[in-house]
Amino acid sequence: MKAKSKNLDPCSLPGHLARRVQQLAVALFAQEVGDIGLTPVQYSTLQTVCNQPGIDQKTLAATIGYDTSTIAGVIDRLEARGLLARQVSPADRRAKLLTPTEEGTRTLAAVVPRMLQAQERLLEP
Amino acid sequence: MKAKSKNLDPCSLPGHLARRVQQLAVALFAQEVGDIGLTPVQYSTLQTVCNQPGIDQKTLAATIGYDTSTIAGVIDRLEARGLLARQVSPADRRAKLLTPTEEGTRTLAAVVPRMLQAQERLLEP
DNA sequence: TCAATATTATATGTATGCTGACTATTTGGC
DNA sequence: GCCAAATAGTCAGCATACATATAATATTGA
Repeated sequence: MKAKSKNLDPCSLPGHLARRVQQLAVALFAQEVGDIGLTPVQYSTLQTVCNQPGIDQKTLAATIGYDTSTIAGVIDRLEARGLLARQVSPADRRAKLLTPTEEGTRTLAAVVPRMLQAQERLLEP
Repeated sequence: MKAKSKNLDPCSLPGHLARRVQQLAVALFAQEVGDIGLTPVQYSTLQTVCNQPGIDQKTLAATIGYDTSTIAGVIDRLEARGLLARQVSPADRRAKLLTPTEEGTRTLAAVVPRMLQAQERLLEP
């Protein structure tokens, strides 16, 4: 009887399939964008900061669907590479406002066409 | 002009959507199965070892779609909890064969209905 | 046979991702 | 104005994930 083992095979379950799709998406992104050295999350972060300069970390995290704790590390690395800048908000000294640097804007412009290419390839099959 | 910013909005791109689906799947799994303390990857691993006792780590990793380096840590934790056992293969002393313990089999049986519940909830919307 | 090559698992380093605790700051009620 | 509650960011801890390097063992070819 094959039916039982089919039900319990992780590979046939939606949760597992979701993970594999995500895995493929990350791999394609890395293939297209990897040599610039931006990960998918770093791209989403940089793109959002460029779209909304002066956004705070909490709003940014909510926008792209991460928690603030994860985004803090992402921003650390982008800031260390000089792609964006943190600045304490004058209105609320707890909050930090994010703005892209020139280098950040240039990098994003270079990444966009490759990212779109990765998205196309993801949808091909 | 809204069109340009829409194209570049991470939230509308398939790669981002794939990540959000995966994020939801993990969260639902944690809700249903979390109190037993098994993660999705640990479940896939335990299920596969129970289905194919004596499987080696390389084959296991390939079966569920991880690299051997990641799976090593997962097995470390399952072994530490006494849910499965590692054993050097007599045929190839490089390889380690995996077998579930009784506790592992019991735990898997307890998790399966909850896991199926999580899968149902993922497909609801 | 024995040296070159390949393979299995592990170790290391980087980057996510989440939960929960903690600090600094702001705000609301009094 | 003052204090309790809420909020923004950080930090610590755990668990993925992957690339690369390494060690132990197997296999192959001369």
